[in-house]
Amino acid sequence: MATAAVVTLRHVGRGDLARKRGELRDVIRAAAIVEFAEHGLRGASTQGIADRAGISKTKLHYYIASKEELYAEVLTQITATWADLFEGIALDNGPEAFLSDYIARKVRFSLTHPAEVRLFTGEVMRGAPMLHKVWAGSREATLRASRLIDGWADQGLIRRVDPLLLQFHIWAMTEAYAVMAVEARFMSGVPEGTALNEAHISAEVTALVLRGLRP
Amino acid sequence: MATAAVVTLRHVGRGDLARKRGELRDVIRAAAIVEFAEHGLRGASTQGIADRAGISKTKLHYYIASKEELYAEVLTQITATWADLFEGIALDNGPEAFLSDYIARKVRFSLTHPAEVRLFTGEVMRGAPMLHKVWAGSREATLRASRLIDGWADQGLIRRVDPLLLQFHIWAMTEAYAVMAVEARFMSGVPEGTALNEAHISAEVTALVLRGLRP
Amino acid sequence: MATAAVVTLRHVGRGDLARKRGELRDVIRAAAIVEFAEHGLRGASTQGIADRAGISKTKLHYYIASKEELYAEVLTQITATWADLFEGIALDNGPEAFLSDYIARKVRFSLTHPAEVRLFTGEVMRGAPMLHKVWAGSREATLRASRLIDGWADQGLIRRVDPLLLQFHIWAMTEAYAVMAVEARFMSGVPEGTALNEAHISAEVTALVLRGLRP
Amino acid sequence: MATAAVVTLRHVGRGDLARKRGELRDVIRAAAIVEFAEHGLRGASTQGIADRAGISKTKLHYYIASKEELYAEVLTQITATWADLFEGIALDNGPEAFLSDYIARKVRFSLTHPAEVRLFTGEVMRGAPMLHKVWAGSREATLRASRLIDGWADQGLIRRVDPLLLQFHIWAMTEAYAVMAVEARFMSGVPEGTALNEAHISAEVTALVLRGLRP
DNA sequence: GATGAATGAGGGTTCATTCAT
DNA sequence: TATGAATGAACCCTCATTCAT
Repeated sequence: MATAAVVTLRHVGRGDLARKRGELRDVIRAAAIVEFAEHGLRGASTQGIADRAGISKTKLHYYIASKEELYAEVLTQITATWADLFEGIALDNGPEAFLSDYIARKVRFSLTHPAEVRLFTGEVMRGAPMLHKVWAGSREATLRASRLIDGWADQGLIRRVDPLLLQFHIWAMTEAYAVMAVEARFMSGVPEGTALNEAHISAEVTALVLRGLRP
Repeated sequence: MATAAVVTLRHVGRGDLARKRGELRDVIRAAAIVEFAEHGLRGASTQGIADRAGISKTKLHYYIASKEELYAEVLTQITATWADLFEGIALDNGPEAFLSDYIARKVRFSLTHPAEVRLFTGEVMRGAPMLHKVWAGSREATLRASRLIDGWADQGLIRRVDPLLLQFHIWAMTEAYAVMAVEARFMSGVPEGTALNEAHISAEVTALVLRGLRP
Repeated sequence: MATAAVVTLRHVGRGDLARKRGELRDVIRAAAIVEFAEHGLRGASTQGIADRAGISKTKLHYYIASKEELYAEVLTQITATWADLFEGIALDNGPEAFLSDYIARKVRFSLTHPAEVRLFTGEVMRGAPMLHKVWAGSREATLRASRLIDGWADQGLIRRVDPLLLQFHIWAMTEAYAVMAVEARFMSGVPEGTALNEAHISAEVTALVLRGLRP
Repeated sequence: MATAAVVTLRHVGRGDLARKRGELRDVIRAAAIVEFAEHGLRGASTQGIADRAGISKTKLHYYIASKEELYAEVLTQITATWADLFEGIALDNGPEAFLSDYIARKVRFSLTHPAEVRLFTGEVMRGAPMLHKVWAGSREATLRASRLIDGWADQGLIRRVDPLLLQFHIWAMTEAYAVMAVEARFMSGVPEGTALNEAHISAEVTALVLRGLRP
């Protein structure tokens, strides 16, 4: 159904073997993300991953320990990328600056890395059996953000809201453009090859949130 | 077929055969929804469905034609239930009445039928291979809603927004309480057996949306 | 592939139950012959037989003891019909009269009862595991015919031949018009609905045999 | 592919891998021919084929794509072998030379490759669902042979006959020694291990045909 | 390091038959 | 007599993984 995009190495050059090996693992990871995103852990097949990576199934199994281990690895990687996403974001210029930036980054990530977002969403839908290990740190960050939001309310910069639910809502809206991309495209008539309008989406979400938070 | 929400076997009693057969199909459908929601079409196993339904795999296959057909059936059923959800909602009392009601219904459905919502979300994530047949009608309704929203803006009842994106955002936020229920529970410390606070969630989402739409 | 011709009772009338039951068995036998002829004992399905008989699989199994037993029954029946075929044939008017008649009867039977002939041929191809019980009598008749043929040679009416092989050859040629009917039709351009030309076939086979036997 | 008659594994020895693989496919093909000949496409089981080949069912499925594909392959192979059978036969030494040779070759093939002949016959009995693709060329050859026979009649070398039916009759008689081998053995008292008398059979068929064609 | 061959477990599904009414 | 429901065995085939070179 979906065209199996073969992920190829840009070019290998005269690099040393170790690096070559590392790059092949990158290719495999990229292929795995797409396959896992589309079919989940159980529905994904190592054959499918191998095909997308452009290698044989035997070769794939030479590079990975097992399907589960590969899944865990890409999941961890996605979680790390997720955290990196907010590197350097300004926390102390008030809610407007922060939320505009935060939402824009999330929307951009959803539009540029839909498979990662879908894979993550799928894992959570399944009950997040592998994520509980990773979530400890994530929870920290979430609570920190909650305190930030409460602080804004204390200062009268925004109205008082449930800070946790606010975060859920922002996540939901922005991630929807990865999770529900097909539906969004279908309903809005944007064909499959064409990108969704990132600026427009960011603006609409930001407006809804910022105005929705006015005291 | 359209109205029947998914039910678990209430009681078999001294029922007549026809009803018994119908009820077993209901049990199977309920089991299938959970299995499909957790693993997708490809990852779901008929053995898993049979186990959840408490019957043998052979018996399951006596009641269904194939895994695909069962999947299509529950998907169609969910779509129909979805549409029925908004039966009798008041369209002409202005945005506040409508949106409050609409959001409340969506939140309630997500909290009471999380598996259905997850199954639907999974299907869309996978590219909606089976949904395109059903979406024609759904698109109609979406466009109708868009005109309603635009009308409110014309009357100055709300500010001008992209009506399609507004709908996506409401869907995203409300469905998140099914899709991301585990994450929500984990982050907010609500244990797995306990229900999420429906009234609170409805109020928060409604407030964000209504205030976010103020002219 | 082949159109499953449903074998229906001519009409049941106000007959007593026993007769009705007997007639249903006839219908089943007829259906079984077609199914067994097309797929052999192992490849035939009771569902296929039931479909061809126009009854449910359960009902079929109510009337038969097992697939094997039904197979044995129709096989026995065919063998009996086979023997009846030569009732009243004149043995003492010389080879020409006898062989003309014999060949004509065999050709006619092949053209009017191809399924029976195919079923029999299939059984023999398989090694005739069920036929050995029936063949004792058949062998008697074959040996009797051999003596008849040898007698003609003794009288100088025909040249001396291996009488057993002569019988094989006649069987092979005449039965081919049932066994290989599709090939015959294809090669000669006769479409599937149209009957093969019985008189022509009989004449050609008879001529070959009678002339081939001239002293 | 065309010339290779079915072989049983002669000896594996210290052979290279490619040849080993090729030989295993040969073993599988030989096993498949026997199983298909005995039970037809539907009645044949991959377990049965695997057993006859002396390998596990899983291993069998590693070497074949599907039961259907294997059936098609052996059928094609048989058809090709069939055609090769008449390589180098002399067409221009008159009917006697040609037919003697032709019949002898057919009889020999039936006696040495009975399973192949039975498989082919079974396919035709079942309506030849897979053969129609291959028969186009076969028909050509048949028509060519018909013209040859007509030519002999034109020259007065044989009497005028239906050339197509003559071919059917020769096929029928010669192939009968594969199709009906069990019956032939039973009736003539030749036990199962012993070979039928090829020279005698060839002579009897040839005599019947040549004399039967005398002007 | 790399790869064709192999495999035990399990996948979905059909089968002839029996059960229960 | 008749029939829906049920079932254990078997069906063809794929799976993730390991073996052997």
